[in-house]
Amino acid sequence: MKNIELARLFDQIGDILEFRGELIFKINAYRKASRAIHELTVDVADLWQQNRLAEIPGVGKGLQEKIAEYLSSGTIIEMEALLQGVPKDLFELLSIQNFGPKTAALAYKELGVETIADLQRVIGDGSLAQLPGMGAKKVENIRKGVELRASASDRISIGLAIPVVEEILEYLHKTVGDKIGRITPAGSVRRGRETVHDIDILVETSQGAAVIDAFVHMPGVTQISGAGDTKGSVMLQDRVQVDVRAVDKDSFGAAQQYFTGSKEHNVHLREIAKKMGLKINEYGVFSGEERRGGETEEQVYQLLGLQWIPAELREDRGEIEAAAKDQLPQLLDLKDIKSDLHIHSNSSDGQYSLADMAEEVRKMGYSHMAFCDHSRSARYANGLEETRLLRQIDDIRTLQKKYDDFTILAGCEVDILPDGSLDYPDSLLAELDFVVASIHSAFKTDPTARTLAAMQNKYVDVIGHPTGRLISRREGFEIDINAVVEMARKTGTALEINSFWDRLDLCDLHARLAVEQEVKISINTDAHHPTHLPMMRYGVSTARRGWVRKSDVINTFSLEALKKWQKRNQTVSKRVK
DNA sequence: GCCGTTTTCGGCCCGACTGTTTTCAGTCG
Repeated sequence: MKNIELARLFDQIGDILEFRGELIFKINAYRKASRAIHELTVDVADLWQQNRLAEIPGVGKGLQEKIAEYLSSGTIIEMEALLQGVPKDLFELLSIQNFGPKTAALAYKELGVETIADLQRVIGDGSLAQLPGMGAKKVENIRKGVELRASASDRISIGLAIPVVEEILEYLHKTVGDKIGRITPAGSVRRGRETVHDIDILVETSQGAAVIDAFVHMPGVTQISGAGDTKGSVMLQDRVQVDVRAVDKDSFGAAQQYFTGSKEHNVHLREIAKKMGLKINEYGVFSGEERRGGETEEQVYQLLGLQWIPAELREDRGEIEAAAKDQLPQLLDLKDIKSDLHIHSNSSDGQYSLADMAEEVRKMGYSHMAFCDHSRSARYANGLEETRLLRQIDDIRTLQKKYDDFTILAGCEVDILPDGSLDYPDSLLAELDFVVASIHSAFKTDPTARTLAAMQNKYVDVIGHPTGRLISRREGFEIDINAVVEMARKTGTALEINSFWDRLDLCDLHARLAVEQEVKISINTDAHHPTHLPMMRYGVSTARRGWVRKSDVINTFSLEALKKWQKRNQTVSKRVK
């Protein structure tokens, strides 16, 4: 798929045009198209061949031609010309905080700054500060930007951010709890994105200065970059930037809406407001000078003629159009989850025994669960040989006798082998209550065909972490997600959203693709330790971002409904010949 | 460069903050 390459190329063209001082609207057109292409779940080359490029939002005649040129020749001639007369490392330079396109152009023209090393030189020798419009403080901020780029990673995972958020909320309640009303995370944390750039927290208070003062002095703060009456900005543990904003009661809803974003969602909302003769900002909704509302988010959306939109949907992916028609989906909620169907014990590579882990899962309030330890070929994970698996089934049956309000399914996470066969024979799979099939090896060996083959086995209920990606470490394997979804639909196999924060696999867009094709989703933690069990929330927020409803998710089923749903128990087999 | 329930031309979101300036440009979210 050339989608990512093409999206990056359009982003780069945007950067070059911005550096050259082109009209911002033209630049935004490239960036908007870049984002749309990045989010496509189909191959842009297929769209091109089917003459359907115009269906991509924000892609008009001009960009269609550029896409076609790139796909047919591997390059865009105009890009080569554009690159003449810009710094060698333009894209790296523009990624530096406080060093924008105007400053970059000035430094390039006057001082020949082409690389980050050049920039460090002109900061050091004082020549940058001599340029018109520059001064000591600006240069110092740029210097900090260069430093930051070298140290901090760009985004951190939601699974690392959420504990930090909770710590901050707890601290604020403890220290200034008497001064604050509503308090909520905003930004990408609230939207449940898989990674976040910084953490935004909104506090309702009439004593902003005191709240901000308490915040910037919280333990763990390694740098204070701003502390006023309405906003405090710090670096925590040299790792993540946190902004706290203090807001009046009357504008809390407007601020919550504004700071939750996304940027694209907000831009779209304000376009609508403008057409209605209204104006929205972080203080409220206005008709001329008259303030029409802003105390709650519901008000803000209502004044624009829209249903309130759940934060996870706010990416300008059609949610505003749906809200206008009262057609938003009834999203899955964490409290709808009745089971966790992919749990490991110390029989394979988990850390708790069957009995102890089952007890911990039961404490989550679920009605049932499935142990799915690794199969025999997963040597690195102490995968179970057939005899050990049979013994484990017996152990689970015995353990079940302890409970009459909680059911423990005997399952496995069976490896999909390089040749596409499963790691256990059907006769053994038939002994199990539940089967997750996953790829753990030979990622480059035709993962699509192997996954399609696995789904055609009637004992396979779920495909585990279907793309194999690890957010912080590796791209998923090259898998044709459309083909996988299609076969899942045909065979009645569920696709997993693995809730482990470094996986979140399927991702939000793939999950949406699946439920649009009426494919069922299974959301599981893949827990190897009790502390992993609460990660269910990340899987649920990923599902919500994918427009997934309660009825789409087999973990919301009662045990009876789950059994009825399983392929093996269906009178009319959906199995593909 | 895109796009149309005022438009095929003329729009294209809004504000805070900072630092450099004496009224504003650049950057950011």
